[in-house]
Amino acid sequence: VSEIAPPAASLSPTARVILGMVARGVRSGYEIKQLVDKSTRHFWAASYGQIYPELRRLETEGLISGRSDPSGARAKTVYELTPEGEAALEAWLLSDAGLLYELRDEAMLKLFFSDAEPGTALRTVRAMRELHERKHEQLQLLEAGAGHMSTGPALALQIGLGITGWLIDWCKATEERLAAETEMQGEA
Amino acid sequence: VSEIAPPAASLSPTARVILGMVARGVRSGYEIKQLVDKSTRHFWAASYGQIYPELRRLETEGLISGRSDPSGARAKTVYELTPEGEAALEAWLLSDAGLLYELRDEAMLKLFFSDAEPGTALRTVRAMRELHERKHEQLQLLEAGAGHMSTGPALALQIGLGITGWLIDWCKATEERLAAETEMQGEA
DNA sequence: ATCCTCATGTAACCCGTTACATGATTAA
DNA sequence: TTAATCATGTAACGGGTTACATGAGGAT
Repeated sequence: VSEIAPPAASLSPTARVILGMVARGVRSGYEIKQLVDKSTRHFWAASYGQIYPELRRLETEGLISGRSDPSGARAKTVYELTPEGEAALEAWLLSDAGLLYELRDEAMLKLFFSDAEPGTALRTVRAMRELHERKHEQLQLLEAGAGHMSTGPALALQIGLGITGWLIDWCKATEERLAAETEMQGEA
Repeated sequence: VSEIAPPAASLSPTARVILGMVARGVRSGYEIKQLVDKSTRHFWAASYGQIYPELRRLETEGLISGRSDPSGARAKTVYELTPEGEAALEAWLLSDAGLLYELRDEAMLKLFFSDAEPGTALRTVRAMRELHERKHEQLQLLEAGAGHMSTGPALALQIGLGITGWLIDWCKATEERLAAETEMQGEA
């Protein structure tokens, strides 16, 4: 690589996953996508439409370097961190800049407006429980599937299990309460 | 209004908040933004750049109707739901289509990769706790500030308090564990 | 006078998903 | 031979934020 792009300012959102994954030895775009879908999807997603262009950008900026590693006639490019890439990853991990946190939860929004339409609250809480039960099961599979797990992924998984677990419990309790209230009104 | 736009398919994400808010009697773009920031921000945000254009679109589609209501020379447009708008809101509330759920949590991502850099896990968990403690406090203020609260908003608030509360507890426990482990390694 | 809040709006970006296109390899 | 998986990529679109512009009204 002879052309190196500007200062690189700070890492774009997707660059953060990619650098981290490459550092862990996940080497191709395809593999990164697999791993993301399996392990970080529930709190940090990424699509091919982001991954491949970003790999290019990171190489242009000199943070990763790729080389061709075909299987027969099937092309594959594998990447590794350059020293600059390692430094950038380290800088991000050590920085105490505000941590991005974004949630968009349609179930909660429906719940918020549920007064407008009788029955909506109860139905929404049920749907919400089912959604998080599915999520919870997937995380449990992940936990069971992976034999030993390094600390980082284990911590992230714990949080996922904890949150979904809490939500499921809350939904159950709330369903009972709402169902009871509905009956009361039926009697009155 | 004489021109009504196409079928309207289904409501855009931002349209969902707007219809809900207008139904609750929140009437101008400015007011909607205020209310969103105060009450739904932590699970569903909206910016002026979305709100004003969307109000136009919804009026074009015949779901809301606005009229001018200036204070002196200061312009203001207030909206209310049309019958079609009420129907659209109701349809959304009653629909059991998959509920969108999106989370992007940089703290969890850092945690996931924290093995690469010693000390990162502990520092990240601390930062995470502080973030959710702030969030928790804001929600408590909201709870205290609002006298009576209708069911919907109360339920959403409970979830917010519950989740942040759970996360804070988890962070505290994990901080202790990680700190203990760090000391152990210092001794070994 | 000055500053904050009320009030509306837009243009330039950023980020991201979806859907598609392409083709090799492997398993049924 | 057919389908699934491996592997890379892009174009079109959707949705959203930020920053800016504008100006009236009320409070200090």
